[in-house]
Amino acid sequence: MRARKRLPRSFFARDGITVAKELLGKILVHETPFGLVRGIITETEAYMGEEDKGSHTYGGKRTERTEPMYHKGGTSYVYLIYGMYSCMNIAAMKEGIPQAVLLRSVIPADQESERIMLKLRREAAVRKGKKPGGEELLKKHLADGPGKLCIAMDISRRDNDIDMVESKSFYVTEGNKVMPEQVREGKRIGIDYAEEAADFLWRFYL
DNA sequence: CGGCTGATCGTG
DNA sequence: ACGATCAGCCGA
Repeated sequence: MRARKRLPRSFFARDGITVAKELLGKILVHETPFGLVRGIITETEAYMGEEDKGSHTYGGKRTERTEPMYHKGGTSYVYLIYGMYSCMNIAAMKEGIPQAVLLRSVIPADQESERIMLKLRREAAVRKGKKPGGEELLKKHLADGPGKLCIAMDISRRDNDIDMVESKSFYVTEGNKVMPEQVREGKRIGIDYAEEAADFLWRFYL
């Protein structure tokens, strides 16, 4: 497997929509107890700062939780949702401008990553006392949602507020080239309360 | 495939 | 109280 170049600060120091689109096809890398997992990013959403009614920072809500969104582009923002799942975001723009990209789904970049993701997903299911579940079904939905992505790549609040441009264990690299016409767009998910912003086409997927 | 439901806890 | 959700279960 050839070494891929890591994404530099300049990649993340752009507006959230651009970063959300450009992250498609890139590879999210994280060190886990079972080794390095690598996931090809296939779905993202842009959250566009204090004016965005769908964003945690709407209205300038700068709190301890949302603080990483205000940090420089390339900073991770991991939060707990519904009391049991983590959601992984990467801040865009520069210090003080709270735009971010929610990573909604990845597919394993190689066989070893698939093995690790399967192991982590199964482990989590056992912890929750879920039934074993079919191997095929689990593979099909390995990391196709923000919560599942975090379980499959062992991402939790420990990984919050990390500079992914500098970190040795949590970063994003180049991937295979993605043509603009491969990028689909749609409404963001799960923000019905966001009024007109709920209809903005700020969700991107392959 | 689509709709419904219970689970579970840090944040403000 | 309330989520940027998930998995299981049901019916079509």
